[in-house]
Amino acid sequence: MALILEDLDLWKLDSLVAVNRQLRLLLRSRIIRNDLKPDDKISEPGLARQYGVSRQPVREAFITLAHEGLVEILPQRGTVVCRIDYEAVLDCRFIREAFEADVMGKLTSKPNDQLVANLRKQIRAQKRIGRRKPGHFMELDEKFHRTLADAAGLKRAWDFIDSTKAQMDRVRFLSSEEFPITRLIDQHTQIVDCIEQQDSAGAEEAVRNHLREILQSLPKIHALYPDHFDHFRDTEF
Amino acid sequence: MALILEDLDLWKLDSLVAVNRQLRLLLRSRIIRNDLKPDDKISEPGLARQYGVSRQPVREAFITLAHEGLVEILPQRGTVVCRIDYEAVLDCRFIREAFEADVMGKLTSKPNDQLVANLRKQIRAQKRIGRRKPGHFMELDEKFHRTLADAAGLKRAWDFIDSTKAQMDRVRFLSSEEFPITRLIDQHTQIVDCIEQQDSAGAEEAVRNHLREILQSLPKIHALYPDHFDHFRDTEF
DNA sequence: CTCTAGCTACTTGTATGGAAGTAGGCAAGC
DNA sequence: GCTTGCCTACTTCCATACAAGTAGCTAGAG
Repeated sequence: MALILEDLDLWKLDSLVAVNRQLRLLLRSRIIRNDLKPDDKISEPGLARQYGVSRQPVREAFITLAHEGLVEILPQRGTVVCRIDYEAVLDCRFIREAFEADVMGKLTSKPNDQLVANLRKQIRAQKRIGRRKPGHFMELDEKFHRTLADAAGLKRAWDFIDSTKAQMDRVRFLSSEEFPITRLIDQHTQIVDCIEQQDSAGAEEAVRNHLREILQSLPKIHALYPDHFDHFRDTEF
Repeated sequence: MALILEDLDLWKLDSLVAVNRQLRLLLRSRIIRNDLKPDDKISEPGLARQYGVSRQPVREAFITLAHEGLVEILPQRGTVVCRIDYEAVLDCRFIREAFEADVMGKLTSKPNDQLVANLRKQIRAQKRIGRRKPGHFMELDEKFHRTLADAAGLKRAWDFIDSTKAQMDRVRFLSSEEFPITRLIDQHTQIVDCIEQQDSAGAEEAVRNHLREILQSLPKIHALYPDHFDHFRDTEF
């Protein structure tokens, strides 16, 4: 997620920072937050007028977003916001599960009291804030998992995972109201317990179960927003 | 790897395809194949003149390459070819190991004679061609692993993995002469054997061992080409 | 009414000019 | 000798103009 801007309406361009970069972050946030919806047509001159800049930076933002699979550029025809790639979401989740399972193996190989304390503190914050603002839980969850990767000395690895998560983040935003927050927090607790006890197998199973939650909500979201997805593949496990 | 162009010198621009895209692939190949070396300065007008196009497409290619971590754009200062990110290589390898280990779990859950036959055929080709042209073994190896992911129904997942492999591919190109090809092929055989026998644990261990080979060669490559790398982190496992 | 040809209004792709900023050389002043 | 200030040559960044291709509408022919 890294950078999902908030208060999109209030956002104004800062002349000190490259417009190119600002537009890239802004448009990505608008797509993930479902402000720009699938199949919406967006054009370089259109957005250029809207933000009072030239076509050039807008175009460069489009190219980057196309590379991330968020928009599709059809030469001489236009640019549209991509539908959520159902298969990509599943595959991305698969990679995450495999990765984080192995992360558990590294974290349980030696004790790390400081990490455990940090994680428990985060969980308390999740319980406190998660109830009131479900939208903010997503950020806290993100931070929790990033902390795990960092502690394993895999900071760069998480950046890679992060860059492929755009599609999954769109789903998570759509389903932010549906989050079984209480259960997710319990799973976080379970993970930390296993880490503390250096229970490798337990931690791995816990994190796998945790990351399979989205498999429960994904079909529901698909049913609620069928037009937001492209294909539907019913075989996974 | 997807698209690493060959015969870079013979490459001429095709007016039918977007110059933007052609330059992106061309420059990426030149970097991975060590034609453009780390710390080389490249500039928009320079390459524009070299290829007889305007600065615009060159610039767009730069932006994409920067996003892949192959070049670094320093505003108003210039653009340089990045050194190989040692930590990124290690982390990328870690993700690959985790991913492919889980792929083994899926592949051994049910028999797949067709897949096994396909893989054995590929291994025969590896033995045949690998000896003569070590450079080509890289492509065959790539194909082998892609086949595994495809068979597990994780085509998109491999695309993600692939997009993060640029740094690792640079290492592999530098070390293509050093490849212990015979051992790698033996490991391929071992993997296929385990898949055929639906030996989940065995397949997982085999593929993990296989993907840890680069940990052996990486320090050697670093010693041979110290200027090609940036940082050196000596703690991994 | 149906179909087709052409025109118009869009789109993205490329080229080019200028704005802003940086690095380095070089000379004047201390 | 050392520092300071300017000046030049470079870079990336943004704006604008033009080229080329596409979709859709409209008018005319059958």
